Amino acid sequence: MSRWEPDARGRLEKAALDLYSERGYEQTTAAQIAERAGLTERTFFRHYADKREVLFGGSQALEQAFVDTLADVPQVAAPIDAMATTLETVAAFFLERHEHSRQRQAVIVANAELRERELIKLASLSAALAATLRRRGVKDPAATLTAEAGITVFKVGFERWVTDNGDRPLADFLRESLDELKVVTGGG
Amino acid sequence: MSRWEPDARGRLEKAALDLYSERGYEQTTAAQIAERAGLTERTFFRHYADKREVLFGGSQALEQAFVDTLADVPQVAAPIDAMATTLETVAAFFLERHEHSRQRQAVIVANAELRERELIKLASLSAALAATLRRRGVKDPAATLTAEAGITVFKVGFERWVTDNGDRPLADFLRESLDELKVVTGGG
DNA sequence: CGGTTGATGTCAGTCACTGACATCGGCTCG
DNA sequence: CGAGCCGATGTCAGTGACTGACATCAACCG
Repeated sequence: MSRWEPDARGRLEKAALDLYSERGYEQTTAAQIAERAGLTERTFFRHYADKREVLFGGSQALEQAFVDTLADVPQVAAPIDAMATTLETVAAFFLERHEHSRQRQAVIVANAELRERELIKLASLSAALAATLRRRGVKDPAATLTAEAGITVFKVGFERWVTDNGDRPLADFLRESLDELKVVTGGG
Repeated sequence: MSRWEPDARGRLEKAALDLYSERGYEQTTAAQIAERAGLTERTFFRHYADKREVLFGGSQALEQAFVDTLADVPQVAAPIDAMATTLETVAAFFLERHEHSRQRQAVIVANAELRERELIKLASLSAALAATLRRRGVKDPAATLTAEAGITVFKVGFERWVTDNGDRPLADFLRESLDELKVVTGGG
């Protein structure tokens, strides 16, 4: 048996989400999160760079999933179609997570600092996708714009999925959003 | 003659931009900015909600310019064309500001917190544009997606303009970015 | 068995930010 | 003209996010 309870990060993330939900992000101190997780404030900040980051523990894995998926799409696909396939595939990531996503998103939209953090995570994701597209031979600004378009579709589709009742899968909303984006841009 | 030097906000914004450029955002304290502006730290925080906001004093005016312009575009235009016109018009806002924009953007891209703040300003802008489109009768998700597409074009075009030598106007870069976005989305 | 390691605790310190209260030149009103 | 209000600023004390330095100690390794 180890010296400490296992999965300190998991406990911190759960404690943080619960406290942020219960009393709000601003009204929660790092010390309170740590205490509920059975740790100290100092240890909290060893696991997470700041109070916001504890809600984004999975974003690195999500980015990796996006990049790996996009890198594996056959080269024959046009960039936007590769993005579409990527979105479709990564949507599976959220199949069993509607309730958790809803709770987490409610916390995030309620606080400006958390929204900022979410936006920069999406920007990081976009940059990673653009880099992957460039590795696939797509030139700029097409690579950047395709990646940004993909993230826009993800953002809009995700928001609609998370506010829905959870009956329809995320992939549906992403497909609809991409189709609608194609309509509004009118094509060239 | 008034009791204090006029234009406290202007002095704070200049002092902040200069200090952030000279020694970096993190290495600059609010007290130092205030001191260089001939004020106290407390007064700094009366003018700006936090250390980041001092770099975004003009964002409210920019958002207003975007919204007013978009609202005035003739109804006959398709949403994406109304956005194109809006971008073209608002670009004039930056005609004499290339050097200032360059310095400011250099500071922002060098720091994650400042990038976060910039992203949420753009998100706010996008939301305002979407609301304006809805007022023009555009339904969702078309309104949201058109606004997001417009902001993406602005972001990409602006970044290319700001890293350019300043010979070509922003409007050129925005036009090119929008055209390219139409190409990559392929239209529907 | 002794040394190393890694996750944690303890403690002191800096700085962003806030609330409460004081100051004082300019302006309004009588 | 004088009293009093007003608005921008100053002063001061306090909270909480975050950091660096150092201590602890069970597990692990040779």
